Amino acid sequence: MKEKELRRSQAVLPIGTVMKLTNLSARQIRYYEEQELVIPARNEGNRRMYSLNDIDKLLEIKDFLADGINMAGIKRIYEEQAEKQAEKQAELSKPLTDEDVRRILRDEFINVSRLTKSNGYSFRTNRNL
Amino acid sequence: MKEKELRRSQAVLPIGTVMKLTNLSARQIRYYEEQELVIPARNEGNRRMYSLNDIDKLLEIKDFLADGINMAGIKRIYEEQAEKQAEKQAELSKPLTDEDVRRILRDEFINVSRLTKSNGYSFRTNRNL
DNA sequence: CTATCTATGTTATATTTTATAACATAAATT
DNA sequence: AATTTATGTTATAAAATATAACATAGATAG
Repeated sequence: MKEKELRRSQAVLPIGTVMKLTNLSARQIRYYEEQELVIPARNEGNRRMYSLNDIDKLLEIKDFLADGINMAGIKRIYEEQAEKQAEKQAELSKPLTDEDVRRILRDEFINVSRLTKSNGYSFRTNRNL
Repeated sequence: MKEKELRRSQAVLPIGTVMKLTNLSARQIRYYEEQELVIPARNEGNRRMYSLNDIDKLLEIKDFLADGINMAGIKRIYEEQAEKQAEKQAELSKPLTDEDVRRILRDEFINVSRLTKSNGYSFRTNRNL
């Protein structure tokens, strides 16, 4: 899914297109940017360029507003989302626990023993790996 | 997949974006249009608006040209493709053969008999459907 | 109830992007 | 050698966008 994500995050749409796709006014779109909710890329000429992900987020904001949630509320929602994302990310890049290490080593040895099952080599053979 | 097709054929990209995504010059893109290879939509202000499908086609044209095929050759390729598409379409909208009708009717009756299997109703029950 | 704030509209001005069209040209074709 | 093809370049006009300021209905606070 890496490539799809890339496509979805490519800033290729000018604000006029975004207005049509979202039915938001330029004023609204720029205001949400001012509120730091959707910050588009800029091209060489300083024109805002939006990605499909930006479109999704704008539509989401529109829904939140229609539900009576105000800017402050929407900001909070995204802050919390960002936190959760950060946690998940931290989890992924956290160093291995001793438990993890033991499990992984055990699995390693299982594989090795499979490879060396009937060739007469013992586990000691793998000290150099 | 209907929705995906729709998205891919939505004309949302201005020529500047297309230039970047394809590495073609505006001159080239417009020339291929003049040659009736890729005819973009126009917005209210007469600006060309391209779809993802248009991008694909432009990249394809670029490849053909790199392979030494000239405009005439490329046009021919697309004409043939269009023919094949038309045939396929014709096949789909062709009226049913007698054979088709018999098969469909048989299947209908199988379903009906399933529904009425153990409720004492005979086939005649379904005359009103 | 009045004052303030929020979210958005409107207008003006400057800059960027695009459209069209004409002229130019290297490379391929005739 | 003349013509055609595919593309570059330049000029001009129109459209889209950026920024910023002023305006305001409705919500919120004092």
